[in-house]
Amino acid sequence: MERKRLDEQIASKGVRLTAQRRAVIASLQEADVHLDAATLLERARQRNPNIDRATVYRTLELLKKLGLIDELDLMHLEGEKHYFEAKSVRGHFHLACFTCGAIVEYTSSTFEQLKQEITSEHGFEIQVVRLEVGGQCEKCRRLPRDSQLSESGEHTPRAVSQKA
Amino acid sequence: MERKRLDEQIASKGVRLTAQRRAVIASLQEADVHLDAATLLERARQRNPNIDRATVYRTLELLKKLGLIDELDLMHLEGEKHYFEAKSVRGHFHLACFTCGAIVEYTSSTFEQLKQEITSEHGFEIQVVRLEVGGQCEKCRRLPRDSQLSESGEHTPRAVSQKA
DNA sequence: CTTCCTGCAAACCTTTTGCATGCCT
DNA sequence: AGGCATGCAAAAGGTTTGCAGGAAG
Repeated sequence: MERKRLDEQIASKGVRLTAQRRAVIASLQEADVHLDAATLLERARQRNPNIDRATVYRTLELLKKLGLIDELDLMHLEGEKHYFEAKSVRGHFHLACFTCGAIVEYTSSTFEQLKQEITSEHGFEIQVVRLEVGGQCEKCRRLPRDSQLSESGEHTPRAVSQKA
Repeated sequence: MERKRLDEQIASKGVRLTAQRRAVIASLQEADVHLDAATLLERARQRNPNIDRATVYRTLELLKKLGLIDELDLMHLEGEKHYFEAKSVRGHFHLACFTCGAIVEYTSSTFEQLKQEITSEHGFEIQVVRLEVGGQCEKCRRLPRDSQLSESGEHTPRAVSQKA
């Protein structure tokens, strides 16, 4: 999923950043997956070891205020923490598999159409959309129960019970 | 939005309930708006004064496990708490106005179509869908900034800043 | 000189859990 | 007896805030 360059976007708004915030933002930008605040802190510290939790949260707050990132729950698959990603050029949403923990990104013109409808038929000005789907992915549906879990380390099926 | 009768659904599953749980469930069922756990506790206590927080959470957990309620974030308009509602017969989602705090329920055949697509094109078995839209409602868009806030007590615009 | 940023620690809020007790079958 | 439900209090987990010191304009 192609995402917007955060640093450029910020620069174009005339906002100046400190070294710490740049480290946080760069870590977020280059992440291949959706990061939660704790992981983001960890990665930012690889660039700038004395960054504090608070700075991460304050930077995320700034990015939210500028409308440059999305905040996700990912169906609370692993608790109440939030995940962040740079806004993508095209809208997309996430399918979360309760069995294997996989998160799949999904784009659909029907989704775009739905947003269109909300705007035009309801007069609602959309600023943020969060669509998250939980269930069982194709792979897990076809396989005997639990055979997914040990196959790959990239997914962490923390909670099989649905939280929403 | 027409919602399923929780007590009937539960009975039909052969689950027996205690008086406390019935009080919680009845309070949830009759609520006109989406309740968070604290408010639900408050209302349940009007029926049965010595109900504890833990009982409310444990009852909600049961209802989730039975697939009878939906858990919402409502765009974190008022913090991290969750809101609950009996599942409705037809799928619906919520438009949250960051300005006046109004929550509008929305149904759309395009939404149904989108779910259809996810299932058929992606082989994903949907168990839970959460679609939440944040922005500015028609009324607020037309009015000068902030003139909504004092007009009505039914909406509580705790956070104008978007959290997602 | 003023403003904003920072780390640190403490506070906050919602949700979860351990435990001893009690109810119901 | 056995199993589940309950209240209470404490813990957990993520996020926010007060504060004093610093850097930058």
